[in-house]
Amino acid sequence: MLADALSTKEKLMRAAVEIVAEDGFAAATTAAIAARAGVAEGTLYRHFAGKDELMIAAYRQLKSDIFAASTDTYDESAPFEARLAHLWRAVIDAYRRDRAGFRFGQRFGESALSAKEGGAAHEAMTGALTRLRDDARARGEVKDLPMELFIALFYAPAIALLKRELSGREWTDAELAKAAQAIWHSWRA
Amino acid sequence: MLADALSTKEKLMRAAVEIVAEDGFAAATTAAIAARAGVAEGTLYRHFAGKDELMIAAYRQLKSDIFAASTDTYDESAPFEARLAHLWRAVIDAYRRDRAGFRFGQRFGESALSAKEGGAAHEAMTGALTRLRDDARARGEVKDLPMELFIALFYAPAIALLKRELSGREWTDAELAKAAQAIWHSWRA
DNA sequence: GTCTATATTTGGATAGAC
DNA sequence: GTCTATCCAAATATAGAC
Repeated sequence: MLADALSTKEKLMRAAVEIVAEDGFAAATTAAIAARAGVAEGTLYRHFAGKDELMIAAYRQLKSDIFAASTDTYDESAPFEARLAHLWRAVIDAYRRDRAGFRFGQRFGESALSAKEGGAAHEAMTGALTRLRDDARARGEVKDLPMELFIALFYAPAIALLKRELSGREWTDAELAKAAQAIWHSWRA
Repeated sequence: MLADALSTKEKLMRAAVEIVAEDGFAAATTAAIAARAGVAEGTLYRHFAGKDELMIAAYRQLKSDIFAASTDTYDESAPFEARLAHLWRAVIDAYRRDRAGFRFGQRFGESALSAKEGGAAHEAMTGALTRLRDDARARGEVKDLPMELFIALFYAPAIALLKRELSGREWTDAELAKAAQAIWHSWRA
């Protein structure tokens, strides 16, 4: 059962996130969610129009948390490679702080519900990445590629590494630093 | 309704793949699958022990199709960058030939069923990639990284690009060639 | 706002005729 | 092997008391 410090609404969202993370969407019935939140099933409908709305609300909440956690300020006057490494590691760390949330996000993204919700989970950080690319481009230090491709080269391996961590593999700081460097090499002109 | 050339068993698997691809796992009820396959619901149970087994069988089928399609022979004496580019493009093309299958695979991979099934979808091609890494490593042309990291740098962007194609973006041959080159740069020492 | 009890629907699976 | 008809369990959602 979830901590009393949370509001009932928050407890319900957190319960949904954890059940989906552990056992998938099929296991996240209204009965299971209410039970884990420690409230009655009927109570769910006082806070959300239905199960889908609860899931979507939980996803939005998660997205904004990750956004807040991964966009700390950093030194924009540092060398480009260091800027990329900082941002990349910040993303890894933000997701690492809430692995259930990460897993929920992955599953939600592949569910039919995500169509209702709209964009990918990454829009938030795209701004910082675009600035980095533009700055580096002005100096001729990065390739001439569509921004979408830079984004894919940046995020996709991060997500893949985080997924591996869900099944046991733990990446060391040194390995992550090398990975960030490899990604910079993929960007570099 | 699916073509008569397929066996009933194949029609059921294909129907499941298409429904999951279009509308997600929640929409893939036994009734919906049977209807799309053009058979009665009860018939499903003459071919599969239950819905989960049908889904798992469909996934295994898909995996072996992709394996067959993406491991054509190629010139192992070519330069390393060309070998990587060839393999990378082969993966893209294999998935492009069956987009519904690709989408099903992504969704299946995030479902709770995938735990029963076991490994990731990529094991198949890992052999060719490992050989490439080892050959290039012997000449000092690639970084010193865990194989898992090479795999992530290779596959993750390919999957990300394919996902974008599901929502409309079409990558040109030139863009894909540049992407393959960027990935080689991430591998390169 | 929350609980208990319940209505309603739908889903997975089986039985038995053909 | 396939169909029709049906059972049973489970899931979403609501009603009404506290």
